[in-house]
Amino acid sequence: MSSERTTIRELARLSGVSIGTVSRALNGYTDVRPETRERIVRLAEELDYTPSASARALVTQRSHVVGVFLDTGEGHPDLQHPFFHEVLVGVQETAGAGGFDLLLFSSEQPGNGYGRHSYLKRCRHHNVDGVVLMGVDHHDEEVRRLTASSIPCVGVDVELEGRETGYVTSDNVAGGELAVAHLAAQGHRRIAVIHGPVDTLAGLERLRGFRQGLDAAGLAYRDEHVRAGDFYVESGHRAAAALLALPEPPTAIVAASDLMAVGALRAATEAGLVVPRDLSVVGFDDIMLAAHLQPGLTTLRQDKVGLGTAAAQALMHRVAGVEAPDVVKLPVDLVVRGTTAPPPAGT
Amino acid sequence: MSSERTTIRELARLSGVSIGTVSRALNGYTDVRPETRERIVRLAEELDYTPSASARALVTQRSHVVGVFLDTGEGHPDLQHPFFHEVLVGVQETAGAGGFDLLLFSSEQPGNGYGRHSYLKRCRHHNVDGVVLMGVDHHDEEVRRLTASSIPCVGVDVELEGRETGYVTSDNVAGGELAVAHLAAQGHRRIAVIHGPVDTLAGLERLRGFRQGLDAAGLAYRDEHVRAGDFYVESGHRAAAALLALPEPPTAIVAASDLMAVGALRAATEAGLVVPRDLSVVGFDDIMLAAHLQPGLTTLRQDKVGLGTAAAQALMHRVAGVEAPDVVKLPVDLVVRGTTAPPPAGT
DNA sequence: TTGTAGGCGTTATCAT
DNA sequence: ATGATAACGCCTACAA
Repeated sequence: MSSERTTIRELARLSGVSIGTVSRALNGYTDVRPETRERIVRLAEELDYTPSASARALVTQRSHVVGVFLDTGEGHPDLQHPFFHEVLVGVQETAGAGGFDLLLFSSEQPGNGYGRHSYLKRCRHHNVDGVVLMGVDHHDEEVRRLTASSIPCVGVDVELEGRETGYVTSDNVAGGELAVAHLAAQGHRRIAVIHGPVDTLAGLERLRGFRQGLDAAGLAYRDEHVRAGDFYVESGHRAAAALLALPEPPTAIVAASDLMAVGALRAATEAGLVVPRDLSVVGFDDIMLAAHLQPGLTTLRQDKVGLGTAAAQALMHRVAGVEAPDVVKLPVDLVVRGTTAPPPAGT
Repeated sequence: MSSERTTIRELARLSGVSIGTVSRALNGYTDVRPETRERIVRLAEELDYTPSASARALVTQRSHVVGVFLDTGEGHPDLQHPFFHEVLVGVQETAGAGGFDLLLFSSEQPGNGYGRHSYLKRCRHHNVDGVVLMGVDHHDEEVRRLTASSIPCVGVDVELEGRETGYVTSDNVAGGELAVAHLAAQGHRRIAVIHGPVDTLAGLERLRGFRQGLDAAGLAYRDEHVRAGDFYVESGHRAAAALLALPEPPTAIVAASDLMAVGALRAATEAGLVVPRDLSVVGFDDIMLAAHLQPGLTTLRQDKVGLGTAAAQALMHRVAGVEAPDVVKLPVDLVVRGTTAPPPAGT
């Protein structure tokens, strides 16, 4: 019964005016007689008319769509990390409120024929008004080509720069410092570090924060107490296991992500240690998991939704041609739960 | 330096042939001289040409885009539930492999002017080739209008029906039975149930499964041992607290979601009970969290990525005009971890 | 094998 | 206040 799709042409025919008038009436132009507009609007409603985004984008050169690239590193299927999900929620909400829908680019098969990772091409293809990038490698040649273009871009936790490009991130350095300071304040002196990939903004900055924290507490930076991970559980487990097997094991571990902290927790249990009695652990992120662990994970909370919101906002500003900051840095909060306590006596 | 955007027209001009020829050459038509095609293709590459999706969609009437609606219930911001994220990963991968990108519709501000929840309108607007629906209410009038249209739809855990519509879900009934059976096998006789919303497919079916499991084990269905939740943590906590305050509290609780199980776990701790010694708990979903709890949560694993994959596949079949099953039901697996054990002696 | 031309649904610029 | 008409970028008969 419902006709398959009402076009503006039909609306024009049915209401006895020209296509141009219908367009103006519907788009709120002032130079159309009230009665005429009234009639047209009503008809449009009756017929459940919706303008075609494609047609409009074609002539307007704006799609009202924001592209999202979400790469989370080798071996970790896209979208898999909970952190990104929460950020996505923020992006989604804010962009949505601004009238933009999200186009989630799959990093797999191009399908339509562009090369494997041609960010720019894909953006151009869909004519997105702007792009949010998460987890991508900012050294990637393809990424540079995108940011070098005139398409507004905003990175989340990735240090992008370019013509119309900026990024948002948490205050990772402060977070790292805070983590160590908290432990030091409890009396820990052998604090080990499991940091993230150093070719990553978050990985690098948190590591820097850890070091500064150590410095500030007057603690030495011992190489054997510093291990690298990849933000995911297994790497944290491996690193912690190695740490705990040391002749002089740490009494506390700071990890650059909650997931790695979870791995460390397991390593501790396997080593027969009780947290926080024998070992303290601090994570980073405050993913949902953290609050529900037993004991709850002490961690540095990032405002994940806030990051998404900020990203979307910055992007929308750029899209609108409004000045936007090149970098937005959100504060992090120390959330003390159950995995931290003073070290065992005699250490 | 890089010209702002190459169009097919420019390609034609530069290669000295007509627009039509360029189009055919690029789209792999056979009736174009090899050398000509060669020349055009090379030029296109050099200039980094990308066809405009809008223009193509306009003439082709196919967008190669799949719409995704993700509503997760009142008070729970979109996208918030981990279950949906994982499903989304599956959809994303599979659709991507098939050459479709995902358009994530924000359920907030329409922005462009369609009403608050006009699914159909928004789909038409963007000309999506198909739609995946998660967490929507299948009684919703707007949903019905969408599924009644000729746009292919697939629901995930929502019982949709319509012209070109189907849905995928887990074998929730079997899962519910399994949960109870596992507990009964361990000797539990007072098994309480925290079920999800009964206006929800998963909520209803799991409840049914629980009942059948009780039946099969020869256990009575005691009203005071059955509570409703909304799949999220807090509701599970409330329900469990009430359950444990009963004069004759259960020795085991089956929850219709892991999140509710987590809430139940907290309630148990608060009641001074030790899991699984004093109380056994079984969840449903096997979200990432489950494996990392202490003790690990016994639960029914849904193949979340598989659901997404199946949804995308069914959708793509429908889009291609190929026959697709109206309902796909994936098996669930009991994953026994640490929250279940025989009941305390003397119960 | 290739060119021509019509049309997809809108917006936008002119006239009128 | 409204009506033509030209784009927008591409695909696809139909002609040549």
